[in-house]
Amino acid sequence: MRTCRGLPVGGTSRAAAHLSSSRSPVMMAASLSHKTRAMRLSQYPIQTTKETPAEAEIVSHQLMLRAGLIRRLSSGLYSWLPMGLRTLRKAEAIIREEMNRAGALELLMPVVQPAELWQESGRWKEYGPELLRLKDRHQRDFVAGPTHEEVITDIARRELKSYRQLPVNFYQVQTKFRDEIRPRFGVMRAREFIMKDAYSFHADAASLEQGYRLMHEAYTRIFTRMGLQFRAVKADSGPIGGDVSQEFHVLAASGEDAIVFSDADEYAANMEAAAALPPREPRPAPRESLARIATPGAKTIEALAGLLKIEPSRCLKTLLVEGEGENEVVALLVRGDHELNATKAQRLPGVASPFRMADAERIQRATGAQVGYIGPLGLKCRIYADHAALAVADFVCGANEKDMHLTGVNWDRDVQGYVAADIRNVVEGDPSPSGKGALKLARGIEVGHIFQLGRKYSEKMHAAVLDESGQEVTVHMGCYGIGVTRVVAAAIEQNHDERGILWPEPLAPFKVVLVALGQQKSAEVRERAERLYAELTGAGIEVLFDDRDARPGVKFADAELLGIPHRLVVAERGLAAGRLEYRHRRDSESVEFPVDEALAFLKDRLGR
RNA sequence: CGGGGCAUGGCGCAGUCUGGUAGCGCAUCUGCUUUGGGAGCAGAGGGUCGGGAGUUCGAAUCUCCCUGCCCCGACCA
Repeated sequence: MRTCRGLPVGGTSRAAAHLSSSRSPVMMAASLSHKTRAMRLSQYPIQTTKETPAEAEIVSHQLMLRAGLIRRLSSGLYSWLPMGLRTLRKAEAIIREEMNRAGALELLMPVVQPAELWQESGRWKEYGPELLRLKDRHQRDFVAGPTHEEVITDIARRELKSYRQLPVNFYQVQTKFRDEIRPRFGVMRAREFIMKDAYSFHADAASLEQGYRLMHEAYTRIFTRMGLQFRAVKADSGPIGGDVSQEFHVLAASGEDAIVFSDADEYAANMEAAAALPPREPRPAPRESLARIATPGAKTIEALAGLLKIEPSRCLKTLLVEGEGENEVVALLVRGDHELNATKAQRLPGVASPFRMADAERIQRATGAQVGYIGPLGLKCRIYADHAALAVADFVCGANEKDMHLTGVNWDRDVQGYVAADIRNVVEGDPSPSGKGALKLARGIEVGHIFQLGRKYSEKMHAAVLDESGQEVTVHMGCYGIGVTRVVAAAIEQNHDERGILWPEPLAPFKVVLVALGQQKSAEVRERAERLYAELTGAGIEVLFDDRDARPGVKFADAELLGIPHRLVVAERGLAAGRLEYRHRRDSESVEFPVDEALAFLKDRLGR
């Protein structure tokens, strides 16, 4: 008996058998809880709220708090209450099934990792304050893992010796910690979160590509099964050339990321990676002559265009960024109505990495002017001009003197020594880089990212196997992440109405909510509801039984807030006519059907 | 990191300017009534007013320090 807490299997099942003879609903619920198939709301201690907590900004965060799925412990740290955890587990289960189906092997790595591994990979220095560093009692350095490339590569170099063991894909579902500058939106951008991360190892690049494609397919199945509208988009490949990377975005207006896609084919990319094609039409011939004009106070394109009564697209913005050398700057020119794309700019020769705008002092030194009046004429630094900017004739730009601009400026005639480059964000309507159709913009929530890492970590950490000829070859790696906690929030962001959550059925904490109305008064309602609860539960259906002594309005409102897909109502009114009432969460009308057909009726509707 | 704001019962807030010993709604508990869309009445419990120091006869309120949280910004020319 003294070990009863350590006997989860034998202990509980015997207890359950004993308890099942009891009539106590508490004990019933307890005996069922380890199967998590059913739950009585009268035994569920968490409450929903009518009022929206002040801290929540976006819909998913508000609804998750109101429905009692999560509670905030501290900035960026959340507890998952039972109802929320059920959904989280649903998401995990789907991910596990599809990862396993794709041949990946689950393992589990520590959250806390020794600093040595991170020093070895170089990321101890590269990673900024986002990396939470810890010391143990011996003053040894550790990190709270924001990701697990180092640990998995360490495992790989110890366990993998032969090409015959490849390819292999290890994955885990594990808590990560990233000390975000600004956690927000609840679990959408939390500091601690759950991620499924997978890492594949290959003998050569061709095998890596194949493994990558396999993961692409698995991710597509995962998000499809979750009932989400999503898109895989090309992502920025970063400073490591040749590597391939794609992000999976759940489409939602509140998404933090801009994604673009062609309206005519499969092309899709995030804003950083979307290429802007050079305009087809050649630049018109110069018609105006160069002139200096006074433009007092016109420090912005908007003000300048307004003052001169011209389109912003006739003005060119000159942006100064820090160069690689000491005190060097680089000038970047984009059309007045376009935005600079920092990711693209950072890749240009001569531009400092990480990318930084030049400060006022450097600008003064390089141009003799201040922000708002900078132009390319007479600059003694590298000049990059965006393709679209190069297509403008007779443009307006800063004169490198306060309150002065130049008009009638023309490339080659007035400005030389520039290099053409793609350095702007695409805009809606730009031609697709795929050559087909025009680009459209949308907002997305990044829930997955797949990446062909190549040999970045395996080289530094010496993960190698022997090939057929006995030669040592450095392994190729891929890595593949899914933000599990974020997926749950994203699902709500995409599926809700003014009354609450509209769970896609595969993620719903329960499939069916059984609402008993007036059971305190009516023995018939009470008995019928109990029988239905037992019948549906026995048939393996996940049922949330609202057996509370509450008014109908309260029960309906909670059922809708919680977003349970199927609602069954047992009430005196219907029973008198031998009928039950059914409504799907997405329907606006209820339908009635004979009492005895409940199971068949529901089975027909489940999973539709 | 810079700027702004907030901190009063579980949640949402008022009270702070003008100092006098804490209040409203929701939630919770009890009783009665009510029961198809977040009930009504009557009663009850619950707050070191974020923490510390100070000013004062007296501080939620004024002053200073600290802490926590929220929002905005960090691609602007």
